[in-house]
Amino acid sequence: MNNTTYFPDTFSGSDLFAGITAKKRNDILSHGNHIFLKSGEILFHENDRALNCYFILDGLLKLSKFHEQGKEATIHYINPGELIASIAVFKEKDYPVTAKTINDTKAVGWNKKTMRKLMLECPFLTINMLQTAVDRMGNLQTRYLEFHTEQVRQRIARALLRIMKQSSRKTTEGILITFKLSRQELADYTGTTLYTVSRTLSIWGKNGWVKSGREKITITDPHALVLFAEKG
Amino acid sequence: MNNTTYFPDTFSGSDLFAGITAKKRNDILSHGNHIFLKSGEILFHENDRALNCYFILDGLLKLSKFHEQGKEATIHYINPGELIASIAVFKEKDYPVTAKTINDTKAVGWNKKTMRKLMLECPFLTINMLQTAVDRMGNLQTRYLEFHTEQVRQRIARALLRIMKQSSRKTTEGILITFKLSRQELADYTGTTLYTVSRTLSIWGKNGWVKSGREKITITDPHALVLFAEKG
DNA sequence: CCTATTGTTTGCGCTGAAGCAAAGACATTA
DNA sequence: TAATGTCTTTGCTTCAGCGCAAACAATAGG
Repeated sequence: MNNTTYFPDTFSGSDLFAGITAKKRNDILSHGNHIFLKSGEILFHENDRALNCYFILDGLLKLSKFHEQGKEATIHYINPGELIASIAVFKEKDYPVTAKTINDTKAVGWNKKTMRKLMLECPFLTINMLQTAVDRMGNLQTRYLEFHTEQVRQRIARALLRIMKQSSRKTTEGILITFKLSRQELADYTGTTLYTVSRTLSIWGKNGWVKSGREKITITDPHALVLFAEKG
Repeated sequence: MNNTTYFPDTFSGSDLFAGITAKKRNDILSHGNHIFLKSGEILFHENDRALNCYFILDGLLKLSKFHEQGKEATIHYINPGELIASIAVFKEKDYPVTAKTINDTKAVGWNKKTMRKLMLECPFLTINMLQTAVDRMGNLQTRYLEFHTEQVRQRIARALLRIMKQSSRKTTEGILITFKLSRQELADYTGTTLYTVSRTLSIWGKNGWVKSGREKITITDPHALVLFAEKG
């Protein structure tokens, strides 16, 4: 396994194994349990006792929080190469979010005791975990500000661009988002409703900015979208 | 200095010096620079290169982000006993927020090199920094969800209760928030406008839930507020 | 004590976005 | 290929909250 296997383009931009030798890295990985999940399965539930943290080897998952009335807010999409649920290394904590796979996913999980032992043996591991947390916090802070300030359509534009950066592929038509993304999912990510997302994509379709079908979005004019995201 | 000096009731509930001997703690503190700021001063600006992280000994400060149009979103209020800007230990990063004092404040600052050295010497320091980051992330995630889901008044109720937990004092009238908190500040914290905050407090005043004056809020019926925060 | 400054209240009108409903498009399975 | 279920679109209605404006209140400074 080379490094690119672990680490494609991600939000956090941080590398769990930075500054750690290949030998030590393999040692760390060998102390965990390998897990395979089908698309749509739950890795852990919000409010369950946090027993394990996980490193994503392959696939894609979504971290989200639910409100009583059932409304969902997507906190992050997680790519291969990222660690999640580092909260599990602390005492008596619950997962603050639910982790659900969007694609078939391979991961490595460590329990609290093992992970703490590894962290004490390997200071860089802890430092890298801190970096991931700090980076992800920065991302959420930015989106939090946008939520305070910007209109729905602007936030949808930003969301599309972020998701594009994370998981997309060039096609003849434009830039295709490489996972199933429904209007509802996009609404949960941007804090709006599926109706508003639908109307927005409809208009942007007419503008030639995007081309969207059932659970599928292609960005045909990224530049226009960037402009709109920044100026409203 | 005993521990209570560092650590009154805070959001994060985490202790930077947990598991660290008093001797080592003093050693860590002695490697930093002591700083004194008057109320209203800026400790660091958003987007400036992050050179130092800080531990707050005394006072109160506000972390916030600004939008181009000048709109401000308050990310966190920070109490004594908390570490901020741990991002400074990483390479080539900028502060993601602005830190402004709300009261006269004493802090200890460490530069990148010093802090990294201390972190490598003392694994628990890094672990505790991670805990702070994780806890603060949880707080922001919760508020992010609330923002997606709840109405303005409900969010204002939650904000008041959170701030009450953090910085308040019992008086004959009720629970007084112990720092200057204007309608505008509360609006920045909850993502609304000073008009809406004013109207809301006005109604709650008539209900007998709060009693508010210029930059001063007393919660006279916390129970009613909790009920409202949870049910809307 | 007066004045300037800064913060607060409240009436009024406007609008962005929610939410329902109903029809249409697409995908999956038998 | 028909049937079923899921996702999407769009018209219509409603309203929470914004933002202006103007009056009012409290504080600080001379």
